[in-house]
Amino acid sequence: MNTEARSYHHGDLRAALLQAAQAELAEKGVEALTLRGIARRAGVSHAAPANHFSSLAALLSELAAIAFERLATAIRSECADETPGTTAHLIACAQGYVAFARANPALFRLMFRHERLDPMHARAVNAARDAFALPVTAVAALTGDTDPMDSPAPQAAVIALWSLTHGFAELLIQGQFDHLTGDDRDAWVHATIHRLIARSFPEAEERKPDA
Amino acid sequence: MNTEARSYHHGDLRAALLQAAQAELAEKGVEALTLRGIARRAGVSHAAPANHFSSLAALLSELAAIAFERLATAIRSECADETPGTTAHLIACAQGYVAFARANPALFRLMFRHERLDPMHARAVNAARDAFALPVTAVAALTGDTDPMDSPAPQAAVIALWSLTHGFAELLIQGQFDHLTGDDRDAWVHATIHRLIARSFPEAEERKPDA
DNA sequence: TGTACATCAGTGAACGCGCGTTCACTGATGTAC
DNA sequence: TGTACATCAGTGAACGCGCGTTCACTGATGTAC
Repeated sequence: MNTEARSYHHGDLRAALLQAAQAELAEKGVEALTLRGIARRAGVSHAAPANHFSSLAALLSELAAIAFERLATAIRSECADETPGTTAHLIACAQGYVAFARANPALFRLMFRHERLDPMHARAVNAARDAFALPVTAVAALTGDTDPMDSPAPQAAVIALWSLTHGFAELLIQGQFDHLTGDDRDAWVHATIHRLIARSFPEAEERKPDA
Repeated sequence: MNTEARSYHHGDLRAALLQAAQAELAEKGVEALTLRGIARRAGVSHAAPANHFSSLAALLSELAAIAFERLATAIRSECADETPGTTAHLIACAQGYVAFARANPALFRLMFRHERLDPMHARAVNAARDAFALPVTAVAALTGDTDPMDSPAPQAAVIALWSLTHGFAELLIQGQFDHLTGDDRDAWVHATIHRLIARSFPEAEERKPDA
């Protein structure tokens, strides 16, 4: 990474391993992730990772944590320009979520592959919690509730937003909608998310002049 | 299965292997599925499955096919009592979908784990197609379109129904909502699905007397 | 500035494991006569 | 009904493979004096 001519000591093997893991993931999928493969890709002996990660699960959990942090950043940056409490704001959040999943499908899958992760990994747990707080906040701005999880209807709105967005992202990256997209898949995805959220969360939308 | 005292020839090893695979799946999860493990559970040598399935992927694809057929049956039977074109009908369909996922979480996951399956497996492909046709039919009954996938708005309704239901099922069996359910999880799930679908598909719902 | 030494991080061989696959075999079944 | 024989379905040993883990080692770095 740094000087290309690596000496005996790597310098930042920890970061290099995480990067190698992500590359393996993107190229070969979640199933193919092994410590030896990651070490191989990082150009290091297969025993070296033990100095930085106690297990494959620990390494992948760190990767998942970073992914959740990036997901949260993607959502926040996408909806930064919209006013909280508007349908446009929810749409933007969903666009960020789905854009992340599309850009990093294997990483997105890893984030929910609990059997490959360490459930006690603090950074991953916190990052997931923070990311999942975003739809709650977004719906709170819409309904005016301080905690929309308190009563059934706003809670259903939060679950609807999250389920709809997550389900669409999952099915999309699985290729279930491939036959529906026209030539311009990006545009189709963008327009479809707009329609999905607008039809499920019309209450905050500006009423059209007439039908 | 038949006479308990098995002779050298099994009788119906093919079916026994599928059943053993399902048991392995339910008990140990998708990751743990191996031909040797399935053979072991079926009480047969590890070379025996080769007589019935050309590969692990072929066996799992057959299992996934059966699962898709059962999913379709679950949905159909759940919404058989409701009039197509009503919100109640959509709710019942979603209840069937989610009930299947809850009752068979590992099997449900396998159905979407494409890297473990054979993409050319005819029965699985057909079964998946048939199951996924159900939301299209349900929405068609609602909107009156013969093919709701033809134009954007009804298409969005189909995608919304499927994404919402699928996303909720996924997140639910992952345990993401565990902290929200009260003592009676079944009741919570049932009521939540009702709310989710009713708030996303209110157009066909009988208008309440007053707010 | 130079030397001794502790510590750290990576190496490479070795371990045991479970996997899928192959193969000669063998027990059971069904069919021809 | 009885015998010969082909076919089928399961056995068990063997193969090579990649995995995670361990361990004695060694090269590089940093610190004490």
